[in-house]
Amino acid sequence: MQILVVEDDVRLAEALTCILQEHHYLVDVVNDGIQGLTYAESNAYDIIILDVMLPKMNGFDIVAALRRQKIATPVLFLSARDALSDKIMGLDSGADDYLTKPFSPAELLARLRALSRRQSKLCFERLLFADIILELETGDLVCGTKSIHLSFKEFAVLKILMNNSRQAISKETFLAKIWGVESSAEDNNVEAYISFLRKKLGFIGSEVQIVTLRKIGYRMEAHKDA
Amino acid sequence: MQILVVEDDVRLAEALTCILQEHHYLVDVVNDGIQGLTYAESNAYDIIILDVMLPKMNGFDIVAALRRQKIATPVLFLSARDALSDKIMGLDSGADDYLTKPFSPAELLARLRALSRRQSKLCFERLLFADIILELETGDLVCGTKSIHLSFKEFAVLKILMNNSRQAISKETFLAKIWGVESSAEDNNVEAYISFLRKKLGFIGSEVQIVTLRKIGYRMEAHKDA
DNA sequence: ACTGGTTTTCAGACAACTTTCAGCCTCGCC
DNA sequence: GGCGAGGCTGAAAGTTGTCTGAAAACCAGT
Repeated sequence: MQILVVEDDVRLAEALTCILQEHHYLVDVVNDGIQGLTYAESNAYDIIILDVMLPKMNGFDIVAALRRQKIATPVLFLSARDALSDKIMGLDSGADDYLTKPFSPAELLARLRALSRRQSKLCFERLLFADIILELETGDLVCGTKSIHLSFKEFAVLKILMNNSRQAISKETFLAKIWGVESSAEDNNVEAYISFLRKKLGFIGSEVQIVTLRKIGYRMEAHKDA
Repeated sequence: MQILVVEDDVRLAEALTCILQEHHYLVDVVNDGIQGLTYAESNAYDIIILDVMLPKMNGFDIVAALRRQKIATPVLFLSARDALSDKIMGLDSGADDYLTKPFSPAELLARLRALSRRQSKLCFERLLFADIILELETGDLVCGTKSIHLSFKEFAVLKILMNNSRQAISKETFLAKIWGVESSAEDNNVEAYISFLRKKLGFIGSEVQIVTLRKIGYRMEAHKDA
């Protein structure tokens, strides 16, 4: 679970990092708004924790910019300002939650859990799409009576596809979410895994297809007929 | 936007209904936990506002029961209890937000907007003109039941036409916006793509025509007749 | 060090897209 | 009607993006 923290108060940023890492989140921290936006635009994070008052670019504008680019990463605002109008502006700018400083770590963690739960569609043990089942525990891909094991990366790719089954996902998104922002992996890595997955989908006889949208990305579709 | 309110304090329930209706939500109110669960199980609501302390069945148990049935309707808890442990328990039982009484109607409304926004993130963007739809996400051109994929450049040309459907667009404008100012592309490139587009518009049986304005440019028009 | 599964890398084949060109058509003007 | 500039379009050639098999590199467990 990748979290981006954008917070200019270095003391607080460190404390947050510490708390989050203790709870097994992977944390990236940046200290100003422009960097925050740049990192967030990689679309590699599951949640963004955003201070409202930031150097260079404020939190509201960051969220607005992300949403304009259709990056839907859940955002939790942190703010010293308790004023009602700030809360409302924060939530209406596209954030998902708003917590005022000082806050209790326990509440922050609970709210993060609530946000991440919503992402994973509340089905902890398996994902469904058309005639296939992805077992999240074992990493097995099942269709009817047939089933086949997926490697870790295959699993990660298919999970992203199934969690966003109506949308096109770009190679850059896969790279950011699976290989990491800093990685040197190239488009062909994603292509290779798409190819592996198509072969396995064929092997278990599923009607599901991963369609290519040239220069855009990939999307899952169910093709009923043979 | 359908909201279910489960609240045993009749005075508060009425006030809530009133506020929500003023903001054009459709509201159903019930006064105890069992009824709340029954109504929620219909899966007909976009959001559920749930008091924690309820007769017959408490809020935590209602959410847990819903989630067990894979009903993912967002839940906002209302509670008189400000205690941290209650908030955490509420959020971890599967709720999406937690507000303590007394609360400000404005904040409640903002939090409802945040919850409902997240639901409808599937609103793909599209451009409309006469009987055609241009899917911005996938680059598909749709008319009635027929649809056809556009290449990147075809898409770019049509998008400019549809964004300025009343004006004439010059070839120079297309060249500058699509091929770039420095490019060596010539007028014939634009002509070629206009030709491709006309063929595809014909193929999907649209009434839309791209008309030529000699020495000026192109413009879209809808010609009702066959 | 060996093994088996996983991941990365590479190159050739392939398909889709783009450009180019030539011949034809159309319009407005003389 | 004849002419020329501007516009259209089919076909071919050129370019780019994607797919996939095979090999190499990697890695954990034995």
